[in-house]
Amino acid sequence: MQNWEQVLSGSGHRVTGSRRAVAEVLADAEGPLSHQTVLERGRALHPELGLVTVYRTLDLFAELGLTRKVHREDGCSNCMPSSAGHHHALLCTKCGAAVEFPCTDDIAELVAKVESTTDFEVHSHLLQLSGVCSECKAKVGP
Amino acid sequence: MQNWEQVLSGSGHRVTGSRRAVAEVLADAEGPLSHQTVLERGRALHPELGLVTVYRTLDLFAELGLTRKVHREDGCSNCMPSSAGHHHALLCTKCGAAVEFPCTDDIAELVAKVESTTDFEVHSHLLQLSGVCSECKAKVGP
DNA sequence: GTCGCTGCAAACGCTTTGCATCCTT
DNA sequence: AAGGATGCAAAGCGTTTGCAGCGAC
Repeated sequence: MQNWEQVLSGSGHRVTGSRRAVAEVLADAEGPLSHQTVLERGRALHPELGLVTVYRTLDLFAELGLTRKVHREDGCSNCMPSSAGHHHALLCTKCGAAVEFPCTDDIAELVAKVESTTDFEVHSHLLQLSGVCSECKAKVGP
Repeated sequence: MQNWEQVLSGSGHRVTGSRRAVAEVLADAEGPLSHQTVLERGRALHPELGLVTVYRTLDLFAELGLTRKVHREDGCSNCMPSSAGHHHALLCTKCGAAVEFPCTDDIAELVAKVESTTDFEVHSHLLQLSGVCSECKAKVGP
């Protein structure tokens, strides 16, 4: 996410104030952000930012692999910055925090089993875990 | 899905023509269905069926565990009938077919690893596989 | 100077709500 | 008879599109 400017210009797109604002908001995000939240935070950095541009910029970033889309109960189209490699998201249901974890061999094993059982050829998988983070676990105590 | 009438009346709800139509459409579904598709097919069985009722009925069925919600690229709120036990969905990207497969120990292992790595307490997981089913694989060949 | 990018406003589509009526219980 | 269920119409939201002006290259 720190080399987004190179990714953008390298793929023939322009580096603008709006995109810089969105990129910074995402870089500082502690979890998945809705378009509306990106807009509100982005306006602190670039007051003339519009919601339409947030949609277009987030689409573009996702297309370039700079962000990852996250599904939540309350909506399908939240975004979080993505790091290299194949990762999955783990969300805290209490505070909304999200972390990534790398894809493990366990998934590969499961996919192999399912392929032999169903005769499908599996191309991709969507995995998300939900739970309570360490901080929220502590808060619940006596 | 065949005992939906008992589940409904057992939980204090009524068995009506609209709900029967929706239930039959779901029972015959070869894959995940959108609300609109449920409406169209349901009207063949119960012509006065309305879209609003489809929404309410699908919500109710999901609440009672009779159906499972499925996430797809083109939308978040499709439904398919659900069977007993913890299952996940496998979707064919060519023909839209969907099958279920049971949750395996591989997931439990992965969850254990992630919990020790992140210090989260994982409560639930969302897993969906996408690929090509055996029939569509055959079609592609020479 | 060119052409992509932006923001506003309007259009759009999906989902929910209000309400009078119907029908299961 | 009572109250949940239904369907229509309208409201409500989030998302996309059209267009004229602006700004990166």
